Amino acid sequence: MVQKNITSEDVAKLAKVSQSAVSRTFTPGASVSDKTRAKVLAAAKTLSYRPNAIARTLVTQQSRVIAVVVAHLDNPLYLDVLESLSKQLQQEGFHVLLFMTDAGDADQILQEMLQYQVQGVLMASVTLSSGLAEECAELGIPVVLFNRIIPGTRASTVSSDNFAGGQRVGRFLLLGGHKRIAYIAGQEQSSTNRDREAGFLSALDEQNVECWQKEVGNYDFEEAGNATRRLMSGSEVPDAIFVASDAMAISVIDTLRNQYDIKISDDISVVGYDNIPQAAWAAYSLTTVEQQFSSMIQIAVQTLLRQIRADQVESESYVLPGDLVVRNSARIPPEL
Amino acid sequence: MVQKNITSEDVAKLAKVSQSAVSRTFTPGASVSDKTRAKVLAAAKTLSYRPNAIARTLVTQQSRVIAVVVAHLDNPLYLDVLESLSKQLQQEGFHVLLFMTDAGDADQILQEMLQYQVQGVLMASVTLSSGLAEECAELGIPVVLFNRIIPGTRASTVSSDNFAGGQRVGRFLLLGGHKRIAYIAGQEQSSTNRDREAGFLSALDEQNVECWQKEVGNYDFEEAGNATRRLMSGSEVPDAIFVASDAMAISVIDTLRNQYDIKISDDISVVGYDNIPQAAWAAYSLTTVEQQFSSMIQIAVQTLLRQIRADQVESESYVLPGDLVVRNSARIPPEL
DNA sequence: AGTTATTATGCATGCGTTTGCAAATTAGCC
DNA sequence: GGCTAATTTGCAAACGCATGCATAATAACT
Repeated sequence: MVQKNITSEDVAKLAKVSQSAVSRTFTPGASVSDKTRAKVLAAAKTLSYRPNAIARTLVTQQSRVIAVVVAHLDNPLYLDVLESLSKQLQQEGFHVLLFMTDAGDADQILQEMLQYQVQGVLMASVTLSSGLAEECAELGIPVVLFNRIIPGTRASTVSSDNFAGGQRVGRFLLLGGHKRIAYIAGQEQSSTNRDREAGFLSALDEQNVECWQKEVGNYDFEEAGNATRRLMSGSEVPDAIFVASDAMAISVIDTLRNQYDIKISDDISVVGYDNIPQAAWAAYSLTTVEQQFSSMIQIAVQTLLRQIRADQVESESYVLPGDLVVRNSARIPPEL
Repeated sequence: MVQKNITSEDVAKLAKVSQSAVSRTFTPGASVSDKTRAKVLAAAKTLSYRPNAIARTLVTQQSRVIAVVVAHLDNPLYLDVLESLSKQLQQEGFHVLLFMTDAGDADQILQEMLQYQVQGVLMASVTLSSGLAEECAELGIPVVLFNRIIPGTRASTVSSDNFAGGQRVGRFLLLGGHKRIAYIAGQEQSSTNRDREAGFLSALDEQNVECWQKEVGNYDFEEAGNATRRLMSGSEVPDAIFVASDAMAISVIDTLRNQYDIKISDDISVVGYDNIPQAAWAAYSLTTVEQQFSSMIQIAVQTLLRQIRADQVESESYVLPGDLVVRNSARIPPEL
């Protein structure tokens, strides 16, 4: 019932040429006369022949496939990241083998990807063991990490300057005259969170201010609400909260408004991180730090493709600044 | 500099066995003695050998790859869809080749996928020509569509009952006593929009009510705001708006509140569609229709895998009901 | 120990391409 | 037309693996 695969041989037979001729017509830049090319294309059309990319990969050693690994939990913007990524790669004739994970079990996943002879790896919010990173380098497979770092390997990194971003928020809140500045963390072990927190604390430290209270929200909507309630449970409450992601910040604002009848920015200032689309929604008007995702993606793709084409992997590192987007969820310092 | 690929032959040589023995140790269920298997595994480990899935595919004709095509524009929930999809397929030993597109140029993309010998195709919010759908069937490649239908082919479909959903919204708004009910459409040519609209209109028709005004928002945040302004530009304004997606509905609410000082549900009722996470946010509390995405995905994956395993493609069709989630963005009929 | 039934192993072929090489064709030139 | 140079073409050998078949080794019984 299912038709047998039609191969270049079949086309060759119909077109009365050699199999090589068929192969050459489908290989850009190969040497074929217009006459035979026409014959081949005609035959291919009537048989609805499609070259077998698997067989081609086997001989050329070029799968034209890039593995992409993303952990969802971190950021709702990753759909846009994926979209931009896949479109750019498609444009360059590459394809995306997608893996999603929520844990750090990236190593096992990577083993699977490598079996498919991927030519490059792009990981967003996922880390892999430095051993495997180095193994990829040995194999000539470039690895680019999005917002993560693997020190001591040839894996490349594209990230936003989370430290500077956190610092900027800290200074902004201090300038706004806040006295009890709290922090709601994302996943504590993630490098994004660590850097944002470190930058934030360093800014406070410049003015000899201490973080008033810290809670953990794990980049989760629900948990951020719980963290907020913990912040509000004492006799004193914060007058500003830096939240490690916009998604959590929105949860914080909802909680403050509905359960504590707080006026955002009048009573308590809230600053987020990421500048997701919802941050601009009128109901939130969230002051936040913008990550230049689209630039980051472009750089990531370019880096990957450059290394693939040059056939040499090396550690490149790009850190993009994150601008503070000032809206109305946090008191605006008078001097601005 | 780059090490040569290590093959089963290399492992065989080191383990002092035949290449077949190596192949068999990595083929579940093949006949190998424990002794040789141990030798092979040891050798494989020291060489850090990984079977070449490409070569395997070439001979077994089983790529264990599923192509997934999604159009982003339709729904922000597709990140969850992708996640669930990829995890389920991974669990079954399949992998996802991802393609993202925004247009209906799925046909060309499909050509590329087929070159990679994918064993199944899953499309979300994308249609492909019935000709190609039939060609896939000829090739023994099952195609499952998510929220789309290709009539007259062997492509399968998993969708939510958009007609019934729209109908439910229409009845709900009528029961609420609304007199001027407007509709903001998604992409007019999309089957989701068509069905939602048709169901909605049929409900109004039951009571001999006509849709007060219709505007098009193309599933876009910005355009939905514009559509809202058009609805509000006349001497009379609507007292209820059915919006074809939650993302647009949120834009509508923002616009009504900030530009027209409308009290949602007191002055104008708004009902959305999808039940995205933000719909539950306190600031919106959006009444909407829930699509059972997780069930839909599960069914889609099961359908695909079943057909692949049975090695026969046929047209299956699953329509899941969508429940109305009543929140506070629309007046609640007294009798409820 | 001898015989048969069972399990392991190796050999060799094929999967559908690309590509170096040599032969054959065509074009270019006097 | 004759000769050389350039272009086309076909042949055949990989690419790395799975697998049918024949043979070898082992196990199971008398």
